[in-house]
Amino acid sequence: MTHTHPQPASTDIEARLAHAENRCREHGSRLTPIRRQVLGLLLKHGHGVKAYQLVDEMKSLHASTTPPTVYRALEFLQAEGLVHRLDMSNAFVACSAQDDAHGHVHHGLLLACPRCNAVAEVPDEQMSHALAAWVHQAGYRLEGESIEIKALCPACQKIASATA
Amino acid sequence: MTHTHPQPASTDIEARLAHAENRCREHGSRLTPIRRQVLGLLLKHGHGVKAYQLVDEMKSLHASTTPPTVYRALEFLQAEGLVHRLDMSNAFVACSAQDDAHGHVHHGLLLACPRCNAVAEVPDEQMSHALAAWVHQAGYRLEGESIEIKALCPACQKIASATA
DNA sequence: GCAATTTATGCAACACTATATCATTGCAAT
DNA sequence: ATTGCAATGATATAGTGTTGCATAAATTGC
Repeated sequence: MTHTHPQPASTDIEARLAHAENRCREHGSRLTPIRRQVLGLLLKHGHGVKAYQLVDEMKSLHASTTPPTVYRALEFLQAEGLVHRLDMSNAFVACSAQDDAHGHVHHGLLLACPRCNAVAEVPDEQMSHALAAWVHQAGYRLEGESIEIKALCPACQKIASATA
Repeated sequence: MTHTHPQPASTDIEARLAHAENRCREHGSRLTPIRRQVLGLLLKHGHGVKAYQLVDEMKSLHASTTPPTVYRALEFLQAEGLVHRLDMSNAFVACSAQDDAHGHVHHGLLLACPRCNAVAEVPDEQMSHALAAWVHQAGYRLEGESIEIKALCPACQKIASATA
């Protein structure tokens, strides 16, 4: 058997989908079947997945799926703060931290593994604030809801050192 | 006239190209004409530039330029630590900090503006080390030579607030 | 209800980003 | 000269993301 990463139980997924649906309603938007299915796939995977893989998987659930179908759903889910885009690998991942539905942006820190696309969303107000202050100090102004840090996850470190 | 960003004087560019050439020689590699021209274009722009724009510009200097020509040069320049790839915008930028030719990796912090592709490479051992320690603490291991932080540069902040 | 409006989806074509593959050239070291 | 190697030339193709417009579904206002 090939190495796998943990996947959430399907009951958890259902709970989180329901939570997402409520959240959208509160925002005056709709978690339509397509959007829900895309989010469901991302939750099932539990790590970063490429758009065209989602297209393929969606075709099973929804025969008429084409790239725009998926990209539009992803755009919506990102706007709702339910999904992150991983710039380093052109992948998408479901937000792990179910954000408190406040309007203000968080600038959380994302540890993203370039090898397996695992993503750890580590909540650390201390570090986040320090970094935000540092950016501001430099005359820049943080943009986007999170900062993506490229780093090998524990599992991939083991594999890398075994291979080396 | 449209808004512009500062460009380094061509004398500076020549000096930095010469510096880059020495550095390559020390590493046992060669800064060939093509590689030198690509680096020169990046230095001239002074901010992130897309690969296909470089292809177009290179065609003027070197008629037989095709995408692989440029991507190979960029790959080399990245390996030499002379160029960064900006994941957030699929762009490439010349390293501003002429790195001390040590072997060890730096994990510097890059402030990259998503609007104009300006990049500030802010050297701050304090912050870099704090972040590196934090990543290690989380069980991850930094990968890549820098951390890319998406943030509006001062100029684009003004434009954004004027537009708003 | 029902029309009007907005929002979401279907579908085709296209644009942009990057890599694979194989042939060729130039130069250096047997 | 021949082999070995690094770099380049050239073509094709893979991978990623968008635009535009037509249709359908949901929401709003009456």
